[in-house]
Amino acid sequence: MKLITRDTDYAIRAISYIASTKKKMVSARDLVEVLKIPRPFLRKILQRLNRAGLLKSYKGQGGGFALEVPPQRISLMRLMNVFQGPFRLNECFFKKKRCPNLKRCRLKRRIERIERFIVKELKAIDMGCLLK
Amino acid sequence: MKLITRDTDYAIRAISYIASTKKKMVSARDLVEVLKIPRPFLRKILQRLNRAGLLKSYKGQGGGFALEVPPQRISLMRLMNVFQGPFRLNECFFKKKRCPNLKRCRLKRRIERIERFIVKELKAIDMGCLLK
DNA sequence: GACAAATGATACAGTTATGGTATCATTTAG
DNA sequence: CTAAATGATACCATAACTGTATCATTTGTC
Repeated sequence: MKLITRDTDYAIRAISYIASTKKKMVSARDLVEVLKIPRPFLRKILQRLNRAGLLKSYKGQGGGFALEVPPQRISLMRLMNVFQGPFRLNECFFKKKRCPNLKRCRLKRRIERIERFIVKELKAIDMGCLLK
Repeated sequence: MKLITRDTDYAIRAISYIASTKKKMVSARDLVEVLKIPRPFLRKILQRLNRAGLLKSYKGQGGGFALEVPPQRISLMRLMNVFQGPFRLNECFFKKKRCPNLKRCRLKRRIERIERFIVKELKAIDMGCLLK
């Protein structure tokens, strides 16, 4: 089981690099060099980050990407939402209108407790604190 | 993201039923009736539970399955290990010999913290406590 | 012993998510 | 005008999940 998928992982690396560099903007080409990530895949990720409002893109020669939001305001939870959708541990079996039996509700409560902890932790991790 | 896959879920239901019934043993046929689970899939699950030493099987007419271990000693963690393998949140990107950069180690530590919490919780949930 | 009812073993198949590729259009600096 | 960048989109390969199907083996009952 993976908490973080590869695209989220790559996004973390890309944002970390963009946040830490002195350059005004960074092109996909630069990022491929530095991060050793397959180029077309990285491009797709950057585009998603742009659409999500976390990066700002500049087209044309000399273009690239820059942060649209300070790294402190980009939590891991937020990134995961972009690439992995809303976080729910128990969506498949427990979200039905009624539990098939009572025991499972007990289970549901305990899983919700785990979920709350994870979400709290993920919100507390931001791209700023990963840089230090 | 799913914490619990469907076969683990079905296993929970099956064990709960077997633990709560008065019968000495329960056949796959009975369980299909009660739990409304596809028969061949359930059979496969029961066989795995047997191989894992959690159920004991009896072949031949009148045969079926009984608990091999008291329900209090079957934790959710243990069931998940049977059907979903060892639990590791960070296996893909962090288990490499060296982190590609230091920031990620920071991330790794925080994810390990989450993982420890989850494992502790999953071990604390057992089939006995779900029955009450 | 024959038969029916049960499990054991195993191979196959459909669906979805993940992790990419490939292509073409559009924008822009020089 | 051209080269270098992003935007949009369609496609593809693999693995995991969720089953299905089949045949062999065991065992209680007649």
